[in-house]
Amino acid sequence: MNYSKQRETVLQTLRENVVHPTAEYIYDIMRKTDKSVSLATLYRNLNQLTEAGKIKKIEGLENSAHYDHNIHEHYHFICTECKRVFDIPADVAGDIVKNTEEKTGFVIQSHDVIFHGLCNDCKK
Amino acid sequence: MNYSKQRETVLQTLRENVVHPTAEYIYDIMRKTDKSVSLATLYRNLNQLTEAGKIKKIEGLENSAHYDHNIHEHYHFICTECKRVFDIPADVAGDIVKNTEEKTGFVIQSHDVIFHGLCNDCKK
DNA sequence: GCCAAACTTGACAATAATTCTCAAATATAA
DNA sequence: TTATATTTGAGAATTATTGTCAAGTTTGGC
Repeated sequence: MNYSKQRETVLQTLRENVVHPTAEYIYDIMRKTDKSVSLATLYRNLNQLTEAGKIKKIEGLENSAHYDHNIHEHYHFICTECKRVFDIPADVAGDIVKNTEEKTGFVIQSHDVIFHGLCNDCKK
Repeated sequence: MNYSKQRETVLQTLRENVVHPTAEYIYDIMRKTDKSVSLATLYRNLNQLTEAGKIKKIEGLENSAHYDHNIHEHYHFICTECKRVFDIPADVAGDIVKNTEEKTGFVIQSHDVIFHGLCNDCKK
């Protein structure tokens, strides 16, 4: 993977935005400083960075994928009211991988947990 | 929700197919007995049945959604090799909901767990 | 520094999954 | 058995994402 200014910007945009943005959101931000960046370039870079394990793609939320600069094991919570995405520490799930491997015999390469519900701001 | 023959067929097709089919798969089966059923009707009914809690939509697998007639709490495992979707009992995750609610204060309405890895046939 | 090979880009066409629109058909309740 | 509400089929429309390709950029060896 060669260096590219655009890819650097994608990664930095993700790191600077605590939210878990969609491609569209990142695109809007990138266009502010680079009027000519292309959507294809963005998607290409998001895929490459995901492939390289530098970022994580979060699927299963609404229609479009979200991206996460935090690649440590953790889960996600999406508020059904305000649609914000929150991080959930992985230890809430106990020995989920070990338990599942023992019960099934399958080899687990990765797993994702997504919660839906009301965040503290919206539950009132 | 009024009665409709097509919706009945959607539900029955899902129940008779132990796999976790996509809309496309269900569509192919329905076309065998009803040459004139429309894709829009299928998607409408899948959404209505999901809304009504009679089936469950599984997102986050490949590009298209899968549907599940089993609405009891359970998780899914997708084999990265053969792409089949397996059911995983919910007890592998311990008190995941209680733990998460206690740790965050959020109200959890639902949660999904998706594993990726190799099934017993493919791990050899 | 200069060059060739490999990689990346922007523009935009193409695709895939799903949703929308609307007139015609069907179901329901009185 | 009729009026009202719901559902359908057909196909156009939409949305997110990927593919194509010529032009621009990066890199490692000289």
